[in-house]
Amino acid sequence: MVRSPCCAKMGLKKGPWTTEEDQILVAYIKRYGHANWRALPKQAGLLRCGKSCRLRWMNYLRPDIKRGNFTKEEQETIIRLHERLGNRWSAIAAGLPGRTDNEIKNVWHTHLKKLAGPNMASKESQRKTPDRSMVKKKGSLDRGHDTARLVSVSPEQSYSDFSSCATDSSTASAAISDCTVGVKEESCPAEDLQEIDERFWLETLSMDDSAASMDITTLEIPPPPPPPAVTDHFNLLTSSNGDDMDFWMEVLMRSGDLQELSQI
DNA sequence: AACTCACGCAACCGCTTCAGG
DNA sequence: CCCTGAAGCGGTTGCGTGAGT
Repeated sequence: MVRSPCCAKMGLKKGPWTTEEDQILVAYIKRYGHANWRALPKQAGLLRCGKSCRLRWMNYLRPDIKRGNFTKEEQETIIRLHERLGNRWSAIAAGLPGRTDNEIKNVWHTHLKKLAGPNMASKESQRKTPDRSMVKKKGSLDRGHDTARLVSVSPEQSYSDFSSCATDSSTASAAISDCTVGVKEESCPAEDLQEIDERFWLETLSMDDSAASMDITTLEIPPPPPPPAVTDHFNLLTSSNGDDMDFWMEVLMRSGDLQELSQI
């Protein structure tokens, strides 16, 4: 790749993640959540940019990610959704709990594109990514990730419950309305499309019942904690034991807080 | 055994959107 | 209203690995 780095900051590590880095990232998010991706790597003592951390978490480390081969049902779902939504991978991922947009994108390009048939090639080029300017005008709920933003995430929730808010039902339905606008079937009124799409969703996708019945408006979500300060790291170190202590000692050393602490 | 090639996955980059100042 | 920073998305690419020769 001859592109310039996304983060101008030099010294940041790139390339494949090590097990050690994974552990640090997981442990940090488990404890503090991921309210601020930009600040996260520094606070966790990782030599990565926030973007990289987010990607690693979203695509690989999230606890609810389903691993292994795609089932026939999943593949059929992807094909159906792609036919309807085009290359809107995050919207498609919303219909496949436990699967990431990146994974779906890869599977599509390597397997499903062929299975989907020769017509898909032309369809794909027609739809490709719908004009985002059309999507934009519909308001803040248009896009899946916008819905995700509505849910402020507490540490525990971010780890176990909401870490995959892009795959919950609320996001899924938001993604549908998004798609109805984004795909924009010639001159169909948006209201009609929405109705059709919701029915389509209920009929064609086997959604998890609990997820489907979840109402995010009733959830009590405490505000995310403030980022840990140097002293917080130290407190965690002193109040931890065993492996935890090793972990926080390492975090302190990596983030340079140890030297800073010695001056306090 | 050595080499080549194709495939699949993980990660990166640029762009877009949105929220807040 | 404009500007800026942060987050998220989709396209693209690099690299590891296994199959074939």
